[in-house]
Amino acid sequence: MQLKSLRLLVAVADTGSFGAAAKQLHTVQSNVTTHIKKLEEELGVQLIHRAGRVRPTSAGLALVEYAERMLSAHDEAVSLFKGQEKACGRLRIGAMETTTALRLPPILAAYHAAQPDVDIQIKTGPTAELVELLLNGQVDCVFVAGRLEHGRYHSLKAFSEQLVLVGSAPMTKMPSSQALLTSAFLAFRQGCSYRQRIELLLASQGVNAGRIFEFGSLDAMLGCVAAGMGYTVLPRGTVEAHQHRFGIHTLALPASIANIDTYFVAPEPETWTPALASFAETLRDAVVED
Amino acid sequence: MQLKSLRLLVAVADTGSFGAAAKQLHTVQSNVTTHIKKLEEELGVQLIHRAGRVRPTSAGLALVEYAERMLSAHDEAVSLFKGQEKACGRLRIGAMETTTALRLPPILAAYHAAQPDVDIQIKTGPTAELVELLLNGQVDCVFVAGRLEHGRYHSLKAFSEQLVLVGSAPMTKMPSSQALLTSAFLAFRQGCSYRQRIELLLASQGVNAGRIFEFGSLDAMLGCVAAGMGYTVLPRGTVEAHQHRFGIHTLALPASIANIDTYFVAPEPETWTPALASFAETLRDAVVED
DNA sequence: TAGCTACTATCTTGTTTATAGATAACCTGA
DNA sequence: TCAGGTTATCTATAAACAAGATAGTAGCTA
Repeated sequence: MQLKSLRLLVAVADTGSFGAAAKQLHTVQSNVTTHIKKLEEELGVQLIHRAGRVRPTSAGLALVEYAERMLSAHDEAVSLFKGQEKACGRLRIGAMETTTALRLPPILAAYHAAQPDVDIQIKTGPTAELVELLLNGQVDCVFVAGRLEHGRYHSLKAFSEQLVLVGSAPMTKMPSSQALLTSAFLAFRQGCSYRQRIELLLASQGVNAGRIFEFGSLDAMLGCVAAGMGYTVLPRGTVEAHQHRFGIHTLALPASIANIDTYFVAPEPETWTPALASFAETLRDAVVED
Repeated sequence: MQLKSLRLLVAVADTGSFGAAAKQLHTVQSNVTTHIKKLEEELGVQLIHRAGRVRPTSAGLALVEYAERMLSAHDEAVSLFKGQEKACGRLRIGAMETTTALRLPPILAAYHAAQPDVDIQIKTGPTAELVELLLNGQVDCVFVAGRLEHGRYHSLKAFSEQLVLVGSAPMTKMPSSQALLTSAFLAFRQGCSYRQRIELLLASQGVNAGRIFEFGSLDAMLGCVAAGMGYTVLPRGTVEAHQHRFGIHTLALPASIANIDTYFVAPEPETWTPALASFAETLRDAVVED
């Protein structure tokens, strides 16, 4: 059973004539006859009344209903890839908490305005988990800290972040080793790339692997920092966006520790759906503007 | 885009290998490559990651979802016709009020027991309307009074009815012409074949076209007869089934007027769905038993 | 009933497409 | 670097397809 034959069947049922169906689908009448006949042989049932008015038999009518389901699914699938200008379908994005909170909203807004027919799904997690999701094909693209060196993946520098030390009291210089040792450090759960920077920072101050508490959400973490529970390290922009809600203070860090780039990573562009290609374009535009 | 290609795509996504997909669908690996490649060219997108593990790209995954919808619709459609023993789908039956009330219930019960997966739809109406429905393909088969002479239709004598005169008082002989003239006759709406018999009966008594009231339902009609509103003509079996609920009485009519056959009429058997073929068989069995 | 019209079925031709097998190229892991 | 497994390419044969020409059929009208 071929989709072509089903489309002819539907056309015959619609137009009530083999010739009209042929014209509608840009072929000739003899081919319509052949296709319908083949369908009938395949199913062992007469599908079209020929004598008198040409119209579907009950069997034909039943098949037409299924044919319409199949053809509409087919057309929708084709429009996924060949839709002119308007992408549709689904876009699954993986991103870090901090990126989701600070950087993504304006980009998603612009994208949704451009492609209202795309369903957007966001999964948040630390870099290592996101890379795993991408490799398993559970998301279409990710925003992670650092370029993914694995070949056959496309990386684009999306955002440059500057990490700052965050604490509950105003700071003018780096806390002493003693202060760092007695305070806790708050970080995202295992796999977060910022957490490596915390450990780097501690090492640079001659303090090794202090107490590190793991958190799942940004708000909880900042709330605990504000309450004096300890320090954390976050992008400056993220902290500034939340500073009015929490009593927190920041201190710049040395460039070697502070500078960290967020990359947009996805498989090769040849594998992109129009929805993803359009998103990459929106992202590129947004990045250039900065 | 061919269903065959989509089935191969799904198999590749499932098995994670071109060779395994080929084996699963009884073909060779080179054909799988060709089909997938053709799909990719058609849509302008890479659907399968080949390097390393073979797995669908995001575009491939999206297409697989649509492919599964199309294939399940296809398989369901095929099972409509090729389902072994178990018919499925829908059966639309047209029948007269009296047939529906008296004759159909046991047959439908037997049929439903044999084919539980078939949705049964009943439309009731007078013979002329039912024939119209059948000719328009709005029902799959009908029970009507009289054989349909139109060629290319299959008629089977289903039930023999004996019409009786129904009134509110006991009758031992035909009411006088005078009595008939002053009483009303109650019948189904235009198109009912029993109504022709009423007119035939009146003519045989030298009374032409008396007052005839039209009714839409059997209950309403019998209720009005019981209330003394007038006479009607109905199959003996139908009246007997309702006699305990209404105070009504019957009188046999001459054979030329009384005997009327109900036929099962459907298009030619070659056009039947398995659901309809199975119903015809159930009906034949039930008729033979009588 | 004959003749006209509009329709579908069949046949034929050249072209395209599908299939299976053989072989080459490739990637991965040891 | 090699072995094992996997995909891509090529080829010959077979099958399927599309279009046109023609024959057959039903329904209508005079």
